[in-house]
This record gives sequence, structure tokens and C-alpha cells, in this order.
Amino acid sequence: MATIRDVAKAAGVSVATVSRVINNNGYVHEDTRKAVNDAINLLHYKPNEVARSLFKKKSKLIGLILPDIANPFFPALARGIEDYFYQEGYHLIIGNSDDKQEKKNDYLDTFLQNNVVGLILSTNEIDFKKIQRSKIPIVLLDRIVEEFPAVFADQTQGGRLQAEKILERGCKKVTIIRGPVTVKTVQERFQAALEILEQENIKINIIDSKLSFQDGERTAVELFKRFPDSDAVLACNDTVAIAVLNEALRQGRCVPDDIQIIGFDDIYISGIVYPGLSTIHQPAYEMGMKAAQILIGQINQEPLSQLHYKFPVQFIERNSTRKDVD
Amino acid sequence: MATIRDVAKAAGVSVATVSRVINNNGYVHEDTRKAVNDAINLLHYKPNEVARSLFKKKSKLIGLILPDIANPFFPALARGIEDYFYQEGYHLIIGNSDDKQEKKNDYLDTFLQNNVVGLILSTNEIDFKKIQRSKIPIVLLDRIVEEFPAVFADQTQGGRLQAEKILERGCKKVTIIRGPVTVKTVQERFQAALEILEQENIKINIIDSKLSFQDGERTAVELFKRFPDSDAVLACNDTVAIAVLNEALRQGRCVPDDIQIIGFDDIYISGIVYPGLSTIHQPAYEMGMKAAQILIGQINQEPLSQLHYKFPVQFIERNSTRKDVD
DNA sequence: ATGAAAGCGCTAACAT
DNA sequence: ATGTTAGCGCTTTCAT
Repeated sequence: MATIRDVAKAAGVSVATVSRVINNNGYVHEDTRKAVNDAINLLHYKPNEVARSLFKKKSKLIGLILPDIANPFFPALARGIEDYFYQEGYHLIIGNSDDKQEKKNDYLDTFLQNNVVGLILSTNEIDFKKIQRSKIPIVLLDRIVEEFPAVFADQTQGGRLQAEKILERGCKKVTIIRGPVTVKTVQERFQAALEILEQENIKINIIDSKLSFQDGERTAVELFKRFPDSDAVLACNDTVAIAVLNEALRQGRCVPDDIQIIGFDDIYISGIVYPGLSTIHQPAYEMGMKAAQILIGQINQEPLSQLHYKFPVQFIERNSTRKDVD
Repeated sequence: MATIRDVAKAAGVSVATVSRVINNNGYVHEDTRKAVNDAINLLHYKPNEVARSLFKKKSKLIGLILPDIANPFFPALARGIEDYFYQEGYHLIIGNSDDKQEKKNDYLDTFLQNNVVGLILSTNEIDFKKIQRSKIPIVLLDRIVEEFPAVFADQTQGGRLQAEKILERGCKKVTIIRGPVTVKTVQERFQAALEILEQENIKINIIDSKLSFQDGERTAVELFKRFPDSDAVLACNDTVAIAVLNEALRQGRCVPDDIQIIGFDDIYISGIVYPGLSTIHQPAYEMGMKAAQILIGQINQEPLSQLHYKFPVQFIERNSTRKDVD
């Protein structure tokens, strides 16, 4: 790889001049600029980002921690982030935390050791003190911690929509699947749905589940055993909703005629399963983009017009609810 | 952030000694080692990886280029790669190419500029000359180019399995969906399936599709219009297979009684849709792990026992084919 | 408008 | 067994 010295030599100037040209600052005569650019092209010179980073103590790298990229909600987020950064010349180092404290800390250390210039975290209970000490800008994504910039979808609105739409469709025996209490967003949507349902004179059952499809299957079986007369299910997310959908079909129940189901997230799969899953759409790709955008703003020391960006959610009606209501 | 000099000062030794301790090479007295380690702990010292990288011209970073992380086949690969690297102390910079030449080249440049120590590529037609010039180890994943190490699944076996299983189940009018000619793996599975089918006295139709769900939907509609009497469909991948599955159901066809469908990939979704999709399992997670493992071997200059690692595939029977055959 | 030189934090000779 | 020092490739004062 050619270095700045090679270019300087080839162009017959000093390294300082080359640096001025590639960074486009300081005075440099048009003729020398041309000579330098010619040398750069001739040698296929690309500045060594590591040397830059060492000197400036800032790289073009961003650290991203997700719970699990293989979990279908996250790829869309990651893609949004990556697309924005690509266009801004930043790049992503990615880590899967599996919600393990040790992995989160490991990644945090690695990121800091590599001079990342910003952090996007889609994971809970990280060592915020270390982050604050490091002064590195951070944006939380799909998570909320009061004092940090965050991008998330309107969980309360989402939970309400689940409840309202299911009430509009005449359900009287609604089972809500409550996700893990440790995930704040998931609890918010649950609380909001519950609150709406409790205002009506209907039967409400509650059952717990983790967010995975596997646990969703277990939950689904238990659900139909404990609450066989449910005429509606509000699920904590789409993977669990789809597990319930399948179990219902397996038991010979008709969806949506016997039982209606509403999920949450609107992951890619939800539009693909048959019957299509009615759900609450979270604009994951856009949220990822926004998080990246805010982070860049922070990096560039631009003032933050608001700390928390709440994205609207939307009810997407497919075929697990009864369209023919009104 | 504390530097090696801070540690040296705190421990009352030179930076060289600290370097010896943290890199665990050269002679260092037990007592001084202890003093250094105490200082390290006291100051929460972590070596600056950028400075290391600049000196050694090797980082702990690996570049990964995928077509699109949001495409359901790739997260499992990425997860396998990441898990292996995490355990080895390497980290991933990730890029989505969208099969665009410009993006691939951009990422390649970025990776080289950041001293990545290895490359995993799951994308075609990259600038191999530049890679060879850079001397950076590379492993291709789910792609094959003769002269490079590669990890992939046995496409021929997969295509044959599709064909054999569909024949065993008594199908006489088989439509094969052929994926993009540009993707070699996809062509191989197609050719292999076709070859088997042609040995039998059955009706074979061929239709083209891209690999996305959206194009799968288009293809599905066309398929039932052009070849309404198909009693089986062999799809180029699972997303397309699921699109066909849905369209069949939508048209009131019974799966698997009227029409049987076999996909390819065994993505997460395929076990979740209803009816479950019978498909050819590619061990994506394991392939990702293997690619990472081979790359580390290359980085460590270990001899490569074979250039190409072909993973066996497996027929996963769910409910889009007729189990009750034998 | 351009160059010389220091230094970012680290490692690896080389010296002792 | 430990210290001194040059230098990785770059940017940025400070001179001129």
C-alpha cells in the first residue's frame, strides 16, 4: 500500500502538502494540487484510516450492539443504520449481546479500544458509567433510558391500537400475552393494551411468554389449554403471534372466524405467513436510519433538538382479524 | 483513557516492560509483573488497538460483505461468523453490497484502509485483483470462485434431493422455479434437480424468478396461470417457495394434496409458516462458523487442508409435501 | 503557499 | 530482566 510519503515523493512535495490536499484544508496552489492528485491516482493511494484515527483519536467506526441479529426484528434496524452510515462514510462494527452482561462489556471495551466515534445500543442494562466516562456519543434504539438520546416506536399507542382494533372487531374474551418484564418497550405495549381492555366489560386473561418462536409455541399450547374459550389473542410480538396462529390452525380453529390474533412489530415474516398476520407496524428500517442520523449529529456536535424520538406505529390489517367490521 | 505510559509510570517501570506484560512475551520478573498488573487494574488500562494496529499493520478486525443482512438467509450466516470471531477476539465490520459493484469496492477500500486482517465475502464479482494485491486472507461464503477458499453447501445434492423427494411422492407435473443465472449456487441446485427429473417420464415446466419474496409473489401468480396443472413446485429458495405456498392457498388449492412444494435454504421462517414448508436445509450458522474458523487459520498462516468446504444438505420434511409415502 | 518536525500509543529491536 | 529508542502513517503547529 502506498503511503503519504510515496505520494509526496512522486509529486515532488512534502507530506504536509499532500495532507492538505486530501483533507482539503490550508492553502495549496492549484498546480501543486493537481500534481498531488495525479500522484494519488497514479499510486492508487488511499489514506490509512488507522494512522488517522491514532492521531485524531477519532475513527470513522461506529459500534452497534444488538441482542441477536438472527432474531427477525433486528436485521431491518441494522440495515437502516448501515444504509445511513454508508452514505456518510461511517462504518459499523457489530456485536450480538444475547443480553449477556459479559458480552456487552466486552464489546464496549473493544469499541472504545478501536476509537469508535459513536455507539448505537439496542440492548438493556449496559455499563452506562463507562460510556459516559468515555464521552462517546450514544443513541439508544428500541430501548429507553431517560438521560440518553433514544429512538423508539410509540409502544403505548401500539398497545392501545391492539386493544381498540380487537374491541372494534367484537371480541369478548381476550387473552393478552405479556412479554418479559425486563424489556421495557414490551411492558409498555402490554400495559397500554390492558388499560384499554379493562374499560370494557369483557373477559381478560393474561399469560406470559418470552419473545422467541420456540417459547411462543410453548405459550400457545398452554394458552389454548388454560383459556380455550378465548376469541382473541394480543401477542407481545410477531414471532409469538405466529406461533399462536399455527397452534390455532393445528387445533382446527378457524382464524379469524373462531379466534382473532394481533401481533406486534410487523416483521418481514408477518406479511408472508398464511393467513397474513394483522399486527402493529414499527418502522424498524426508518428507526435505524434515524438513530444513525442522530448519532452523526451528536458526533458533529450539533445541538439535539429533542432527546427522544418517538415513531408512530400503525395497525396493519391482514387476515388474522376480521376486516369486515364496518 | 490511560495509556501505556501512565501504566509504566504508575508501576515504576518502562513502557517496554508494560508491553511485555500485556503481550506476555519476553522476560519479566514475577514481582514487576505483579506491579504492572496492579497498575493496569488500578488505571483500568486497556491497550489502544488502533496504535497496535498501526504498528503491526494488522488489526483484530474482519471485513464482511453480504448482499443484504435484511434478507432472511444471511442473518444466520452472520451470526455464525460473529460467534466464532467473538470467541477468538476478532470483530466484524459489516457491509451490505446489494450486489452493487460500487458498494463492494467502497467496502473493500474501507476494509483495507482500516487494516482488516481478513475478509469474508458472500457476494459475487468482487475486485479479486485488489484483494490479491493486498495479500489479505479471504474466505468466500455461499459463493465459489475456483482459486479461493470457500465454504458452501452441497447445491447439487440439494437439487437432487428436491427432485428425488418430489418423485418419490408421486408427482407427475413438476414446475421448477429457476433463480437468477448470476448466482452460481442457485444455478447448480436448479441443474441438479432438472437432471434428475429429466430421467423420468414426467412433465417438466420451468419458470424464472428472483430470490425475493416480492418477485416470488409475481412468479407464483404467473406460475399458476401458465402451468395450472402443476402437481409440484421446486423453488429456488424458501422465500419464493413461501410465496408460491400462499398463492396456492389463496387460489383454494390444497397443500400438499393438490400441489406439493419444496423450498431451499431452510430459513427460520420455513418452520414457522403454516403449513410448514418442506425444504432443503443448508446449515447456515455452521457454515458461518466454519468460514470464520478457516479465515482465522489463514490469518495464523496455518496450512489449509482443503480449499473448498462443502457442507451436506438435508431434506427437511414438513407439511408442504406428503409424508405418508412409504 | 509550502516544508520541517513533533507526536498520537504502541511494539520490537537493541543495549545494558 | 529491564530500559531506550525508532518508527508505524498520519495531521498539525510553527517556521519560512
